[in-house]
Amino acid sequence: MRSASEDLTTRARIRDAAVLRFARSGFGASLRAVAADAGVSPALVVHHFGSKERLHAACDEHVLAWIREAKRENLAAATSGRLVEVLASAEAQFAPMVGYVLRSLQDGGAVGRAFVEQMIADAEQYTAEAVEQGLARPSRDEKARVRYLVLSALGALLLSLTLDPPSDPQDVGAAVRRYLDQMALASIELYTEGFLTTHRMLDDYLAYAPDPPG
Amino acid sequence: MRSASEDLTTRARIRDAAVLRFARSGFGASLRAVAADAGVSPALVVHHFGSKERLHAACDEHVLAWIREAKRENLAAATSGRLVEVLASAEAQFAPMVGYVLRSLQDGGAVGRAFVEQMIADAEQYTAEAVEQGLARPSRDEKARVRYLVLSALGALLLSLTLDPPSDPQDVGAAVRRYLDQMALASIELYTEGFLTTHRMLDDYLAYAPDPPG
DNA sequence: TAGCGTACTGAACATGCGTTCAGCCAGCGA
DNA sequence: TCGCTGGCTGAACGCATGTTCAGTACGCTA
Repeated sequence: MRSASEDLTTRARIRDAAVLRFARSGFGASLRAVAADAGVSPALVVHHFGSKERLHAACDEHVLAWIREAKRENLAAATSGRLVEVLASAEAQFAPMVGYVLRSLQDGGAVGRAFVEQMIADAEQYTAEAVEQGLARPSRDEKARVRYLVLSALGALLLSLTLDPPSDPQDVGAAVRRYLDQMALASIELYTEGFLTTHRMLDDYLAYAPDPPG
Repeated sequence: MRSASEDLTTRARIRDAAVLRFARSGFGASLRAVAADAGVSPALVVHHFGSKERLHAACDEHVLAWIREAKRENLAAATSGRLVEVLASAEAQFAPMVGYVLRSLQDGGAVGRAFVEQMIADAEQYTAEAVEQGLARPSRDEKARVRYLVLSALGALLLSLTLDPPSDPQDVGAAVRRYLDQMALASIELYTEGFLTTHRMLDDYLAYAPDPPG
């Protein structure tokens, strides 16, 4: 799984070109553009994949497989926040994958949905362990908290990159790392010290809506 | 400014129809769809606006003007988190506006960018006041924290709605309110109690990267 | 009433898209 | 050498899009 080298099936070369093109230009990119990137006629890509929709599905599947692989290799470091960091600092060849995932998050595609569900499932486990070890505070609704934390982290990253995209869509990795640098202090501060000084808002909410873990 | 009633300029009717259509279907919606919604020929919309791009710009301008108006009317309640709440709970006629803003955030349009910049600017003021009054903890880098908080709140909302869109794109308002209900406890908990139990990660970061407000 | 400008339309045009299809050409077994 | 299979292409089709244009209908001013 090391390199996207040149001695691949034509089908695989087209698929890789499509992942790259979709990552750079979004899923509105034309079949003709993908074909040109792969050095191939438009007719050939539908010969191999049947339709643009099925090409998209094949890319989704490929990227999901890659994610599963990458996560297995990085199980140790992959806490909720650090997984993104690992992805971002991966070799440059993996940047297209990160870009692809972000695009899929942006338009609600299958990869995006599966990606956050996986992240949430993992994060549930990590935070449960952290709570057991006394590193994290327990929550009144663990599942809701994990979901909130993951959606916040991912959503903030996605929104930041959307509003202020990297001039060269090539290195999403660099942009992600820059974002993490900017946000590190604020997020760590919030996670260790909180934001408010009093418990009043929390108490008010608990009095108003008594049964969280419904 | 009360109602989108029927006795408006045709130009205004087309503009309103376009805002609605763009909010529901995204900016990829066709001129013909907008024209049909407005009960008008496609040729007339370009007669009034010149091109689709200029129609988009006119919608942006209109929505931005509405935002400024709405904020002036709700200055008191408009803290970072509560502004979204105010927007969401506004009259049903305002839901298209909310949907439009979300669409613009989703594709990095001018309205989206302006919207978060306004929110950040306002939040800076509110949190400064809150810190002065002893309600919020001071931060080692106030501007970065505000930016992080706003991007997190907005990004989580946007991501949630993107991955799990309301079946009827009509009521974005209801979906936003549902989201806020789900996330309220977790966010208040995090804001008042934090997540970690020790200061170690924060101390480590401060030792590693000493000069935050650069 | 005549003239004129403005709102408005139907039909058409150019373009780019996804997709189809007849056929080319290299490789290979008989 | 023949014939055939499969990767591959160029040209075309049908369609939807944004945009143009000639022309119609209506309301105003003279």
